[in-house]
Amino acid sequence: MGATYPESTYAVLGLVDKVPGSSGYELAAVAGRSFAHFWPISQTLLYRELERLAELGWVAATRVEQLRTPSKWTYRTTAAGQRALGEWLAGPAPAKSSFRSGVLLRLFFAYRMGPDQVRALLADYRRALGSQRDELQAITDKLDANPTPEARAGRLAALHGLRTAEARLAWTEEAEALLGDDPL
Amino acid sequence: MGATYPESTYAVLGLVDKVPGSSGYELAAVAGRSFAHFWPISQTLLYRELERLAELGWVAATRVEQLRTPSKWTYRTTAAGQRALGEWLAGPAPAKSSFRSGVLLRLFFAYRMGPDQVRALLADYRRALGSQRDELQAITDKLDANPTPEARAGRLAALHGLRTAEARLAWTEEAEALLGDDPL
DNA sequence: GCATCCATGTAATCTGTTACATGATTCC
DNA sequence: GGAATCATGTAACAGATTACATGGATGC
Repeated sequence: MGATYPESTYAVLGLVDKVPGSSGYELAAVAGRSFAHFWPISQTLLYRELERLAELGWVAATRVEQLRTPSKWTYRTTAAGQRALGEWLAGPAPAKSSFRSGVLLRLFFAYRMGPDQVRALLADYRRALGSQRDELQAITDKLDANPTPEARAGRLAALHGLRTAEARLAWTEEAEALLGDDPL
Repeated sequence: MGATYPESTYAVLGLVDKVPGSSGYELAAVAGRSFAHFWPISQTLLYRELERLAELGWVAATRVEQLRTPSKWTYRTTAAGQRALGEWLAGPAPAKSSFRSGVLLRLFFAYRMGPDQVRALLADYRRALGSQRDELQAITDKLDANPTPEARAGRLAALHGLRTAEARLAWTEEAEALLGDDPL
């Protein structure tokens, strides 16, 4: 059996496959705009995974000299890399999705806060959710125009985030209604 | 200014405050049923945080001998601990909630899967969401009966998860409708 | 002159996990 | 006899992050 790698390895592999011929720097930008919403990775990690993928022979690196910007490495998936990606996709998805929210954690202990504090917490959360929704709405709209399979897959994922944000925004109103002006 | 500790430290501190006089083992069980939904921690980590809290003087540990079960340590928050908890709650919540989903990550690369594979992925996800919803519904219902501030705070947090799960379930149907029988 | 973009990395550290060890007791 | 519950931990390490370093080019 081959060794098993973290999911982030495949995240980067898939990204190289989706946006071939990009540099690490460009991939980091794309990752930040796309799957960061459900699989955030830091720039450092992305570079480390690219190194690993190159060592595995799953991606091929090509040096590109540029005139007015620094030279860069660009990457494409190899045949072996595409095979590895396919096997990973065919394998079982770890149903475990992890979610950690500082807001909810504090809300769980809200009986130790004043009513005004709780409302401030909810208001901040609503603001954050609002801009998240707007961002995802923009992404969905943009991908709407693009009929490629790649774009349609991305759009589905964005829609998931959009629906989640919408539901949570509705929840903030529900929560405020339940709270009224009283302490918990 | 004092050192700063991970959020999990305060999660455990708050839990001791909410369920005073409990053992580590009992706290782990409560954590698993309650805030694990938005702040999962392993048993090992919980024990480590209890140790830290005791060293900080934020909780007091008392040994309790038992007849038919092993002796245990029980914990309660000290005055200093309650102060620390209050300060943490008054401080800003890191709007950053982290979400990582293996399902979404795969879906993002779904253009490399067959239509049947995508549908299987969605079906698995829906099943997981369904039992998550049922679990959260049960928690909400149970806390409904309890009029204490502690229970009301917990119920709000559970409701957040419930609404999220419901929205995502609806999304799976939306996604299936969008897919139809065609590949992406 | 200063910030920002491009581009790649190193070093140090943290947070958290899994797997395992121990041992009495109770339930089937 | 075997599994589950109560109860607390150790050891090993994986996965990821933050902060920092470097340096040319471009835009204001």
